Amino acid sequence: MSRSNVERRGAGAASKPSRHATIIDVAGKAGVSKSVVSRVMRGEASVSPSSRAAVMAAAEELGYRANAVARSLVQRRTYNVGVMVSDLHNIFFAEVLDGLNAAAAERGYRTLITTGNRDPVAEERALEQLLELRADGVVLAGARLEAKVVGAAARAVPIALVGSDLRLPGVDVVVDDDFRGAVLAVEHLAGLGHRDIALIDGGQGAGAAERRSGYRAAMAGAGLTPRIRIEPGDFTEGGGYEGARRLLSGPRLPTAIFASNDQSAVGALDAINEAGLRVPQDVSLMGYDNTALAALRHISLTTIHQPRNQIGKMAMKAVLRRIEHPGSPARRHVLAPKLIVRDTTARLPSRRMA
Amino acid sequence: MSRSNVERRGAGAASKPSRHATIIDVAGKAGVSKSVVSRVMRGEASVSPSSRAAVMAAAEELGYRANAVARSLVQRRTYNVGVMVSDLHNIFFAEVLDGLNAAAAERGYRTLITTGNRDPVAEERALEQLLELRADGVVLAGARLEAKVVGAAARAVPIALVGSDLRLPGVDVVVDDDFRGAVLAVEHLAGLGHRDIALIDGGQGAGAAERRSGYRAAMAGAGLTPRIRIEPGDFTEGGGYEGARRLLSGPRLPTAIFASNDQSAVGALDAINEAGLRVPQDVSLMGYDNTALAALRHISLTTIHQPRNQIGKMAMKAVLRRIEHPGSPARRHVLAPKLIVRDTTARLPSRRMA
DNA sequence: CGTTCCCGTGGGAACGTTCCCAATTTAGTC
DNA sequence: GACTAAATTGGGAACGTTCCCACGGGAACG
Repeated sequence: MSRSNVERRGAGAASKPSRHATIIDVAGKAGVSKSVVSRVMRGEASVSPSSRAAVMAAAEELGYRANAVARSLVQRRTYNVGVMVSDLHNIFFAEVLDGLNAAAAERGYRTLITTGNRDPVAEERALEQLLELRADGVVLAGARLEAKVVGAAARAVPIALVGSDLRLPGVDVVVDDDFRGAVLAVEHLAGLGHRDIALIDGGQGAGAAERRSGYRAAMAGAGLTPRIRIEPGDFTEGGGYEGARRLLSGPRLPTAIFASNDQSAVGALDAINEAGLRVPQDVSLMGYDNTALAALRHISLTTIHQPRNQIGKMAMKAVLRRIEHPGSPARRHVLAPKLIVRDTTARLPSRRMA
Repeated sequence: MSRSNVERRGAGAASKPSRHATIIDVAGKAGVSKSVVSRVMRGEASVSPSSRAAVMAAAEELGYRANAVARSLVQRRTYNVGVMVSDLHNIFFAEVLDGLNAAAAERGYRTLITTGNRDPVAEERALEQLLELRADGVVLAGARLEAKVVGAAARAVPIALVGSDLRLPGVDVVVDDDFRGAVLAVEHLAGLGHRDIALIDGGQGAGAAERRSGYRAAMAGAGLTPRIRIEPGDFTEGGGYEGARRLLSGPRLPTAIFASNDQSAVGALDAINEAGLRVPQDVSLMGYDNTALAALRHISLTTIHQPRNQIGKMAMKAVLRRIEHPGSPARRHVLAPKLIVRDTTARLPSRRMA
């Protein structure tokens, strides 16, 4: 609720806003009624060619531009879907946004983005802004918001969650199957003959817990339970670096390292190189997320791809469905990850296979 | 009351939007007039404590949320500044956005983001969306828009440009001094004893032309005009790779390569390694932009830093100034870049100095 | 004890559209 | 030509706020 509008305008005394041309101005100039102008602007058919031409000319001349604020007020719809992105520095969300935009455009909706910079307070304000703007629906990307806040928003408007997971009525959730992704990773490494496969963990990060249990399960499935080794990490380059250093200074060297995300894999890569080992000849390395980083020729990291674009599309479709069919229930949508093999993983040399 | 079929756009038949509570609903429940509710919501002083409490309770209970659409209509201001970002995949703009957001928040404004995905048509739609939403001002970040389009927008609302350069009335421009940045780069390399300093160009990219002429000027200033060598590029990794390959297969090997941005520097790095040369022992390498990529320990690229956050702040301040003082003229703001020395540049070994 | 002033309140008129309905014109039919 | 149907057109009533003005009732004052 915005009861905090007190000192809205800062120091400067607000001055008169420049007046935009209205439908009435155009009507006057074109010599028709406002109704006709409205019809022309909305592309309705039943307008005589001559009126249409006159209106177009007048609008052009006045630089008329429809006022979406007024239109939204009477229609009680904005045809805007709000997207609150927690962190725009994270390219992951940029690709999700592509999917979101594409799916929205396809159905005649527009996307309106707002950001909270990983700060829960700012995120809540950003969400509130979207709600006050009367977005017809909202997608929360990577939100660090309390369930209470999301739940309250869901009572006003259809909500979809991407990159975080809350089970709330009126809230769709779209997630990648991180458990499955971790299984793919371990199976790939085990398939190359590796047995000492260590995990650099993602801590509290989104999806880290699922990846961890996927790792555990796959290790067990390959009969490698005793070799499970989980090193703390935090999804950052520095965390990956430290984690790998600890792994490499231990008694039994892992022959493969699975980092919970690409960022930490790159950190691990440094630690491995510094230890005088080569990737993939001495140690195989995997990341997760298939970010642009992993694709750099210079790094060329084997990783797990999340269908980011599709995640976005799915989230948007979920919201639009509920905008247009208010009764329908929210669901959980799980998408499948994919293994991307590049140059940081290789078959374990047979001499070490014993 | 059921509309036959709105069919505004898209396939789906629009259904009745869920009704949000209004100020009148709250007034009814609290037993006061709408005026009192409005005053409470706006945090005005002259309301009796008892009325205030009643209104707060009623609002809470009804889940009332101010309708910014209606408010904007009567105030004829939205306190929103639109930001059209050409490419959200580019982290550069994410940091500019931080500055933009910070400066806006400081003055009681909010930021509304829209994107065009590097597609001029989509960008124009995105800008149009902001204008129809009656944003009080607009920042265009990295826009690939025609001067005509920007000029037309500038007639409606104050505009600021970041990352592109157009001299138009009513349009502020905030740029990093790319010429100066290139000079810094060349001076750094020349200071390390390098003489064969080649440039991998940025083609049509933003700032590429300035960087190119800065390179030329600095080379001339160091008496190295005959050694000027400019290889085509396009700000991409692949372009940097190809450019470096060509440089390294030429007759006279450069001892230093200045790539027009970090992305292409990383591509060049690969080509250099593939040619069996080491950085920085055999070849020094520089990038431009100081992106996260350059900061990766694994890459640790010497580069030129643009004050991205400050660019954002400055652009927002420029727009806000003109929102609140409609008469004042738009300006050009030039910010100074900074040299960041990391591990890809080194003194030229003396034996090669001859 | 009557004025004056201020405080809290309520109501009406915007704001710029869309939507509906009624009025007017035009075209078509016999 | 008169009459009906269809195509255009215009005007009023929303939409949910804010802003302005007027009104009543104390409190303060002389």
